[in-house]
Amino acid sequence: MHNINTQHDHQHCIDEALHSARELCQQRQLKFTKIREQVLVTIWASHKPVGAYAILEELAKEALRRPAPPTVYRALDFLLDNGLIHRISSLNAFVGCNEPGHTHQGHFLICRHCQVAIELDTQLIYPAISAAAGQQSFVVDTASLEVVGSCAHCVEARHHV
Amino acid sequence: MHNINTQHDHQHCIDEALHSARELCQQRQLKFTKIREQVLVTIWASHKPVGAYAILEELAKEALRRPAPPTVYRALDFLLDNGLIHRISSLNAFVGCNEPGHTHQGHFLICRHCQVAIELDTQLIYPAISAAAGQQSFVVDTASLEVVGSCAHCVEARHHV
DNA sequence: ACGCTAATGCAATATTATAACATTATATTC
DNA sequence: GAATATAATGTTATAATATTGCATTAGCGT
Repeated sequence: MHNINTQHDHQHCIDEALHSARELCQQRQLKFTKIREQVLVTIWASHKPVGAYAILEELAKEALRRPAPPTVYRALDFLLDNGLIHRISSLNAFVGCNEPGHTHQGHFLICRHCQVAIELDTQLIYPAISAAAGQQSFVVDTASLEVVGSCAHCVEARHHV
Repeated sequence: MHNINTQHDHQHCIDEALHSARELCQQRQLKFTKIREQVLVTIWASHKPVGAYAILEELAKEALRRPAPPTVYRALDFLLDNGLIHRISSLNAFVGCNEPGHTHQGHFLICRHCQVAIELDTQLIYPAISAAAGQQSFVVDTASLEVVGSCAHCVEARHHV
């Protein structure tokens, strides 16, 4: 995975996310409507989790009439249901999914300084989760991990303060 | 760890939680006030995460005048700060901590059927988290894991439906 | 065009959480 | 014990997040 904090071609992230979304919707015979696209693009504007009402503000800029909250929440539900975004519940915010379609798993490192959320490869943590659940005969549906701390970039920057 | 779903002496859980809390507060020269105790007891009434407003309802029963939300939230903040409870952010709810004082880590298996939250020994998962964070040179402050699924008890029960 | 379904619009409201300031209780010092 | 400082709680209002219920519109197959 590339390091989000260093320079990267973010337009590429956005393009890829849009492409994946369109492809996934076509495969599943779902409609990638304008609102859903706008919401996804807004979320992918950065690697920082975005709140529903912040998304609403963005939609308001582009629409003639200001949309109501359900408009945003319905689009978010659609994107969540199809594994195109993740909800970071400790922040009440949403962030793009790196591997769309693989719903119900989201493991993130969240920087408390720059707010960037780095998605981890599920395989790094899931075996441990699965083993721990297995010990309790617990059947896992979804597992979300939210690690808060300082990303490499911000740690480095703070050394030079 | 005992299995919460089977019969267990829950009064023992409550007593132990209260005892630990008093001890910890004494050690740290903190005040374990009546409100804080009431909130902790309400949370420990079960192993199910409880919402702030549900706690408020409980306090209302015992008080002459109905307390306002900040009363509850301040007590919750105190208990969180001192590692006596955990916040389950995916549920906006609070649950007792098995090992008070070790703040900032909460790894839970949450049953979608009976709502019981089983706290995992941090050592089961933390090494994997630490390794994954290390790969990204990310410095971890807190790590919360919320696994949703079916506990052994409910899986068993459902086989007999 | 007709009827069906999914998507969106819209108004109201529910739920969760905090800000700001007043008051009371507790502890400490003199 | 009175004076003072600090922490805790009371109180009012409001912010922030999310949902319900119903009306309307858009797209699709016939």
